[in-house]
Amino acid sequence: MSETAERLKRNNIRPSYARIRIMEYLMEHPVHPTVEDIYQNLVKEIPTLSKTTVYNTLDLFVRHNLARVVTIEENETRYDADTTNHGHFKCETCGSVYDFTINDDGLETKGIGDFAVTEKHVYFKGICKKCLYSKE
Amino acid sequence: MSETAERLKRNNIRPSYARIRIMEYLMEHPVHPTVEDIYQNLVKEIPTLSKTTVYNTLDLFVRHNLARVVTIEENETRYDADTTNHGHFKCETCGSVYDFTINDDGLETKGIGDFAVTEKHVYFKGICKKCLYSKE
DNA sequence: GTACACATTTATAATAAATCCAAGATTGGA
DNA sequence: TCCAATCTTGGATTTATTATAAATGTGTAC
Repeated sequence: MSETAERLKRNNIRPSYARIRIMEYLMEHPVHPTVEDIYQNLVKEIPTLSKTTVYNTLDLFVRHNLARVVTIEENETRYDADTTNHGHFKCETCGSVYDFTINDDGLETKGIGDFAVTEKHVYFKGICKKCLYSKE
Repeated sequence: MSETAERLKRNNIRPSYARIRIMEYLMEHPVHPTVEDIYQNLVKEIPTLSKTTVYNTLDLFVRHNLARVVTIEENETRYDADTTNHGHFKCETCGSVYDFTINDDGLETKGIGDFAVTEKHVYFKGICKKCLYSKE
């Protein structure tokens, strides 16, 4: 059994072929793909794949903490197999989304003192190095 | 001329009635309303208002830095007239979105050293005080 | 191995947000 | 007042997501 299959099993997810391939796709393409991206690429090798399955499977992964939703002011939901706490940077010129590591120990927050925080999301926008140097 | 109208003018936006009322609504309702919220409430007093106008106007405000898009893993875009740097906390129990002040001086970021950052967004999810104490 | 119960996947249709577009209304300046 | 530019409108489209019900696949007891 593949490593991915084992991993799904350990997380109480039956390792169907679609689920294995979707998880592998997520891990092999850490560019925060959309449902459409995943569907278009996997349907080539799984012609019967339906988009609903991609939606269901990604929701399942998120519920089991094997993936995260990445939202950066876009109407299309993106997914990320990296569930550790990290930030995202979106280049407004080329559209790429980069990961960056964050250490939020020093982040002061006032106003939500007694709130129970379960998820922290940080995203920046701007222009990436590549686009900065290739400007005109 | 109203204060809001002056403000729009200063930002090179022609202060039409729709624009003034949308900006006022945003400022009077700092709960990060959606386009639907704004439209449903303003159409009562401006019966001819169209949703497209709300979309156009909000886009205009964002481009002129008079409003910001707030995205917290929802399919509906929310808007905020507060353009200063602050965080958002979404309670997963009651759905409310709270503002909180952040001081990101202490936020370490590795991996985007030479990137030009124009916007920083921080949002947390969890359970707010009110819901925590009213639990069962 | 077969049969059965249950889980998964599929296709289609429904819903809802956002965008497009062309026509009509409004505005500011000559 | 008139004109040109800008703004607004309403309806039609596009696109993402969800719901539903039928079909298919899978694991287990026999």
